[in-house]
Amino acid sequence: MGARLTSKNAARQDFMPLMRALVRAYQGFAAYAADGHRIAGLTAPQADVIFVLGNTGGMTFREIGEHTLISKGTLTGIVDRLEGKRLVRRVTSPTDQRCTQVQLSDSGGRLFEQHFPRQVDYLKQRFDRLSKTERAEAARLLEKLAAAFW
Amino acid sequence: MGARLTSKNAARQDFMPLMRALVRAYQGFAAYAADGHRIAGLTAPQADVIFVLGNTGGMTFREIGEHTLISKGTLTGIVDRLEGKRLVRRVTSPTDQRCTQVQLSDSGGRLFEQHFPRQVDYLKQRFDRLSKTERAEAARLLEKLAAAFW
DNA sequence: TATTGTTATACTCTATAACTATA
DNA sequence: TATAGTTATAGAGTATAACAATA
Repeated sequence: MGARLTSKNAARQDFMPLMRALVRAYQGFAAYAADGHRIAGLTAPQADVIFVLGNTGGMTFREIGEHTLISKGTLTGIVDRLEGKRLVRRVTSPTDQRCTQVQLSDSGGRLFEQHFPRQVDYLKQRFDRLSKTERAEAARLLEKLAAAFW
Repeated sequence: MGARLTSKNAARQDFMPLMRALVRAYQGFAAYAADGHRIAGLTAPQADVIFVLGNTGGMTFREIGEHTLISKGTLTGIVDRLEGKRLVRRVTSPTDQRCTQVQLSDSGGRLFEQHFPRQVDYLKQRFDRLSKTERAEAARLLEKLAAAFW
């Protein structure tokens, strides 16, 4: 009976090694990525915004929010700080005056073109510790897991 | 030449689907877990501390920091707020007066015993969308990935 | 009326470093 | 001198909700 209870509890918590591994992998990744972005003077949310704006003509707050999962109130502050660094600008949409397009400035565009490829190489070093097959399998399983939390 | 550059760039960014999947899975998990903890009035870092203290006689700040990766300055504030809610207490170590043991209070112990099993079941629902085999494989790959970021 | 973005409020966490008290 | 924890500082992000301008 003690044994049965123990084995039932073990089964109940069967997912915990995966949960712990997910947290460890993400925290390691996030800290490493943040170190890379710090060189460019960006926080992670700021880098996310610059990243989604790259190679676009600009996006509204609503669109940026959809891509980054950052809420509109928070986004106002992040864009304020990016605008303070002259990396983006706000442009009111001519067709709908309620909408504000956020666009990369010239220096924001240069940052995107120079910093992000370096960041990609920097990240690649670590992700490449997994083989191509392992990366594909991990991506597939994580997509399935992500879908479970929708 | 265009094609070669393209394929080289494609290979250079080969890890990005995995990176995106990692971020999506973690963010989904973190938001879902935070919703569960909110019912108990806990933030994620606060829940982490309660969790590591559970089933122990207490831990010093240093030990808690090692288990949670929270720095000592930050931990002071988190423990302050948990103490304000009467979930933990500080006890100076009798053998080394520099050290403070953080212990679950009675109500902290009850919260640990009542909330955490519920949280485990609540999380399990989602993680169980992956089969046992998939969970094991995902955990293995994520551990390997986590090790790459050490 | 509904939508877009801003503002206000209040809090939590973070990093960094100086500080204290003990050892 | 080294260690444990606190305090100070300054910022950044979060949630929530009320708000103004526009559609």
